[in-house]
Amino acid sequence: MTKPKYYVTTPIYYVNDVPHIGHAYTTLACDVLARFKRLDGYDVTFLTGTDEHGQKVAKSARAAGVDAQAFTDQVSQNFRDLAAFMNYSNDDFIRTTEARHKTSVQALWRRLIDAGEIYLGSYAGWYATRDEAFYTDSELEKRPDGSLVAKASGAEVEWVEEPSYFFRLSAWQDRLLALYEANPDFILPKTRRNEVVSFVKSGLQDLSVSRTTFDWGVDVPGDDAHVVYVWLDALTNYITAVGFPDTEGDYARYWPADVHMVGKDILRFHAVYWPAFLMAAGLQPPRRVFAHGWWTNEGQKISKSLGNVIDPIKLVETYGLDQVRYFLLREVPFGNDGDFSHAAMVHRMNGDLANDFGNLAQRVLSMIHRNCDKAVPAPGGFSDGDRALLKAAAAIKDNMAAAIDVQAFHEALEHLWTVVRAANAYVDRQAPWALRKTDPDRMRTVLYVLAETLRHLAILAQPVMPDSAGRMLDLLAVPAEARDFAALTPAHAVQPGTSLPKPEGVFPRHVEPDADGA
RNA sequence: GGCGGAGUAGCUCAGUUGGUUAGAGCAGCGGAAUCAUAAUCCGCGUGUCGGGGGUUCAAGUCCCUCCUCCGCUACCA
Repeated sequence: MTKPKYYVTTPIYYVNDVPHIGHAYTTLACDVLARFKRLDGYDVTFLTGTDEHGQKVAKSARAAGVDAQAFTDQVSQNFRDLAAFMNYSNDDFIRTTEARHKTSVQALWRRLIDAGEIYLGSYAGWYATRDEAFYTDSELEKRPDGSLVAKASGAEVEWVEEPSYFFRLSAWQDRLLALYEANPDFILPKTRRNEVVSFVKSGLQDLSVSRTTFDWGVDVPGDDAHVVYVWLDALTNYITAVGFPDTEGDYARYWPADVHMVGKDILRFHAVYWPAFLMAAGLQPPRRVFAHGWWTNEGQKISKSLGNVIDPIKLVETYGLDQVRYFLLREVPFGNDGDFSHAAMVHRMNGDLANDFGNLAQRVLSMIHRNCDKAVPAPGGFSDGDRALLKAAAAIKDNMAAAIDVQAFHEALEHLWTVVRAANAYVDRQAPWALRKTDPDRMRTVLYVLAETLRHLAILAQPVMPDSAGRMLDLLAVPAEARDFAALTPAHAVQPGTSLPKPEGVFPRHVEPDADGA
């Protein structure tokens, strides 16, 4: 039996940016999808990478006094380092400056040319030489002296016309709407889908897909004066990574992608341009584009000028990796904007992780260690209460999977915690510490039920908190080969007599440093 | 302006195709327990479901209207 496939991507990050919480967040979501699907028996490809072409990059390289390739080699590494630091399990890391990608972009271009979807015309617009950028009417304002300037930069603009290749986007309006219609979940969340539909319904203009004002990019085949428009270049990475232009092999297996995860700022490129490019080239559009929200910092909008950019590395150093991973996906309904605050972070870390989940494991494993010869106890007959808890534990996976399939991470975690709470309540109701004296057999049964429940919880917590869940599985002496979702059956239940290591806390509490600084 | 979304307990949010006394988590109050990372468990909500009107045997859930907030309204990426 061949495994079903699952292909998930992050956007490729523009190397001109310094990695921040937004990058970490997008990739984290993909990592959890990838880990969940792998554990669930899927053949997963998880892709991330960097977008390295364009005017801004060329400019930054010049400013740094190095050539563009050397510059991108350097800054691309920052994103690779972040991925490793955050324990992301990406299978590939693509760079748009790689040969495989240039080949792919040019092949896609030729397909579009051959299909008559690209034509040579001229692009006219208000151009600011100082900013090296075109502006739309709405981005301009008139100065008292009569000059026209860009609102954002104040740079004076002039009307410029340059030759440009155009993609016949206007011809794709109906087919895009048909795509959205036929695939209601193509764009999630729903409110974003509405925005895109409304945008497309309002009419599409042909899209300029080449530039002559700079040369740091992929050359247009047969016309060196042009480089390929950065977005056409960047989006193509998703098929490059699965082998395009070879449409056999990995491409045939993995394409179309199951999810393109994006920030809401780049939804249009992914939900309008990209499927249009693909369909025009005779290729299949992706299955889903999910646009997630933004984070604020202590209620404040994040901006470079405010200096409140959140550095994911600092977060991890302060609170711990899995704690940060958990917080980002639990605190906010995925798709919504969210606020990062120290108080909320500590609240989740101490309340959910240390108190609820961590302490559950600790109290159970300590009792086993002390009262059951440091080994999984042998159960007697199960009571209704025992069966109810085991049944609840066995039901988590399907509930989580349903949530994961629509990228509802907060819900998936809520399903896990429903059972964490039920297990804590069960401990109190059964009071194994009292049974120790009155009915040791019953105590052993209760502790067995709890150990088995913990096994389910830990296995299912792995996608979000791989290290911590792994440590919990170590404490339960669950063998490495029995940690995927296929092991969530009675046949793989904890085995009585299995000796267990000395328990130690998996989720530490955050303790505020002394206010006096003492 | 146009299009779309949201307004439900102090906070963050769930509330299927309209149908028993509107729910969860957190916070708060009271109690229990003491195995555990002073963690846990139990109990406690008279919420005008944004305002008003309407349809219906029945509306948070449909229709109209008003108010407030938010998003989108294209080519820096």
